[in-house]
Amino acid sequence: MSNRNTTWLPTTAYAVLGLLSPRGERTAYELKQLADATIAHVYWAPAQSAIYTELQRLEGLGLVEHRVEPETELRSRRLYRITPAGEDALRAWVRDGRFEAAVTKNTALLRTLYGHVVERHELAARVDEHVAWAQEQLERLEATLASTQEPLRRLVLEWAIERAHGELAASRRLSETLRE
Amino acid sequence: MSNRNTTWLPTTAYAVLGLLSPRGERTAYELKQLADATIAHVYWAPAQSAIYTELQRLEGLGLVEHRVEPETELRSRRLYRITPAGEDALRAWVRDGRFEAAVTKNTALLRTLYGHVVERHELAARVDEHVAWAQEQLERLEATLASTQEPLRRLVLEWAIERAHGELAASRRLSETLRE
DNA sequence: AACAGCATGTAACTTGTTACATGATTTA
DNA sequence: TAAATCATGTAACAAGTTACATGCTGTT
Repeated sequence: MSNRNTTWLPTTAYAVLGLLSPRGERTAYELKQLADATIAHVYWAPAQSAIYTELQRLEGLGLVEHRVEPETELRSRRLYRITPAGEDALRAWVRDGRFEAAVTKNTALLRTLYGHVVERHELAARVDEHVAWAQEQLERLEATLASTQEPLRRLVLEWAIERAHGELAASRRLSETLRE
Repeated sequence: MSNRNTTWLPTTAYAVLGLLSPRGERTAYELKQLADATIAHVYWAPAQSAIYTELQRLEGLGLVEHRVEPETELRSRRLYRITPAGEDALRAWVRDGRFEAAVTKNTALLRTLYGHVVERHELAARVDEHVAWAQEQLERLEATLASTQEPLRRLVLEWAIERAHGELAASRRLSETLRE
């Protein structure tokens, strides 16, 4: 809040801006799909409405722009694209943007932390639920990797897959321990 | 939003409630320290003001209560404790509370995703910054584990330590790959 | 003809943060 | 005696969600 100049934006703004950085035009709807497939694994999955809001802010700052296609009144869609100023802003953020501590929200572990209020097997069931979810995530990540060429994107996906394997193993072990 | 009955509360409310579940009295200030040492590693580190707000809500619902000590006007502090209703609510949440997908916010990886806008070594420097932070976290976790007796809490900390090791290794490898 | 997916957007609301304000107690 | 820590709390704001409203396009 101390930094009110135009160069400061919340991380979410850069997350959305970056989705537009591989040159090309995309609709807000497409950006939501893209976000779910990429940034959701390393940062957060913004709601559709959040993406609309973010695009408006970015456009107000001249970091993105859009054209309407087709020009006819009915059935028109907005195609967004990053501007040179937007590329500069993204570069500045990647290079010098402020560091943020990593955050992990895992309700299975939060429940385990407070698990003394229930029977062990009930707790284990909740952990299993997380395991099933993580397994699914892993499959989605592998499918995404298979269809990704861009080298940095692949590195990130590989990192996420490795982490997913580790978390899966640790969660399975936790579940077993709880059932002993 | 569809579920407006008294049994529904956001996860953060249960996170704070659970901090009071090992019987005993704690001030809001103490809860903040506790939160930073425990739930911060698996869920989120609420701001001090968030804890005050949460306690008020929980007290309004009869899930926690407090007494003021000492009774003198000057220098008084509020000692909170969980009520039987609070224990029931916590148990119900651990047992049946709705499942939430896990979220990880890692800006080093988000930067990597968009790293094509800078030189590889600049990106690697940002990853190193994350590595240093993760290393520090790991040390804090190990210190916390050493002073923790409660079995479930230990299981969670061990899980978090294992994950931290994995993430550290993956991040170091990423940094090296970026410098090749 | 029905349904899933594509597409845009607003309004009301909840959640959570930062900054501010205050003051006592303990330790160096 | 100065600084760090303990302790409480409010106000203004930012951020993000859910629910709602609308309608086209392509597939079955």
